[in-house]
Amino acid sequence: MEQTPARLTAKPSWLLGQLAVHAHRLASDGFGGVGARGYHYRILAALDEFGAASQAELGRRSSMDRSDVVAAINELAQQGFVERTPDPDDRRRNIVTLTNAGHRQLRRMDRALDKVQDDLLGPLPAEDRQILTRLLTQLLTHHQRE
Amino acid sequence: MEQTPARLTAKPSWLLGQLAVHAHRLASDGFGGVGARGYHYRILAALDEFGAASQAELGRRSSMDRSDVVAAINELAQQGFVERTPDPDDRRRNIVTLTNAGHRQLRRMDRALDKVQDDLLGPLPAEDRQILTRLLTQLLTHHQRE
DNA sequence: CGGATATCAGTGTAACTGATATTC
DNA sequence: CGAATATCAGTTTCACTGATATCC
Repeated sequence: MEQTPARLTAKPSWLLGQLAVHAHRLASDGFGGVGARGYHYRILAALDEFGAASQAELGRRSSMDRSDVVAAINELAQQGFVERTPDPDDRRRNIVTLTNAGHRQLRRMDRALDKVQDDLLGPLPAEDRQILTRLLTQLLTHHQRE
Repeated sequence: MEQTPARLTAKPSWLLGQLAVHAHRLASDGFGGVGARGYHYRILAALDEFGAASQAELGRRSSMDRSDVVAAINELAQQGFVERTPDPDDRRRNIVTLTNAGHRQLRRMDRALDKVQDDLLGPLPAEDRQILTRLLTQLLTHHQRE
């Protein structure tokens, strides 16, 4: 059962990378249709899922660098999708909140992303989709606890 | 069995992306140790697996853009890992060949990448690794045939 | 002519680094 | 003081686009 050690195309890290490229391309197309990109989605989704937070906390929730959070929130605030107000209890912090317009934008991006899931997992039967999602989740939680 | 539609962390495309980031970080560290990066590995691996080829053909084999192939081969040639000679039968083409030094470099990068596989798939039992590899391969071949 | 090849210049995104000022 | 926060400026890698010259 030992196969020849085929170079590129048999390595999970290669497969993951190439598939991520596909997913990213699909998502970029979808997000681009509503004038946004991945970082914007991550911020909006983290706000919706866990509530208003400081920028540092948002970075931790969405696995983003502090400096990229600043830039993304600049853009989102300019479009009126989030609001940045100083925290009265800790003047180092800004409290970032999701606006109604931001919530609508998130719903648009969610629809785009749902289409990505379908396109990406299209060839797999529902059972395999669950297995794949379970394995990926397992791996990710393991690597994030390090 | 229908779960609540958790936003970010339950979407396969998000999982894929985040895991790819981990894999990329691990690989970059390994490759950086031998003064190289992903594009260099792809070129060297494609040459080793399928033999000498034109730059356009190399791009198709390694899923790289024509212009990125040019840059990567410039760097590899300067380090003496590949040789670029004009094709006498078709003067549009350059034939790119792997040198002995290039083969040694590839072996170094392969060892680094094998370590990445172990780190990445560490928490999974062998059986699950095979399932994951199979599912990812299935998805990728489907999406590359489009 | 159309089509393929190699090259160059430039763009955009994601991820990251280092420095700085402010506040706890 | 150390630690956390927000911000700014810059880099690297990967993926991609458009233009150009050359050759089949």
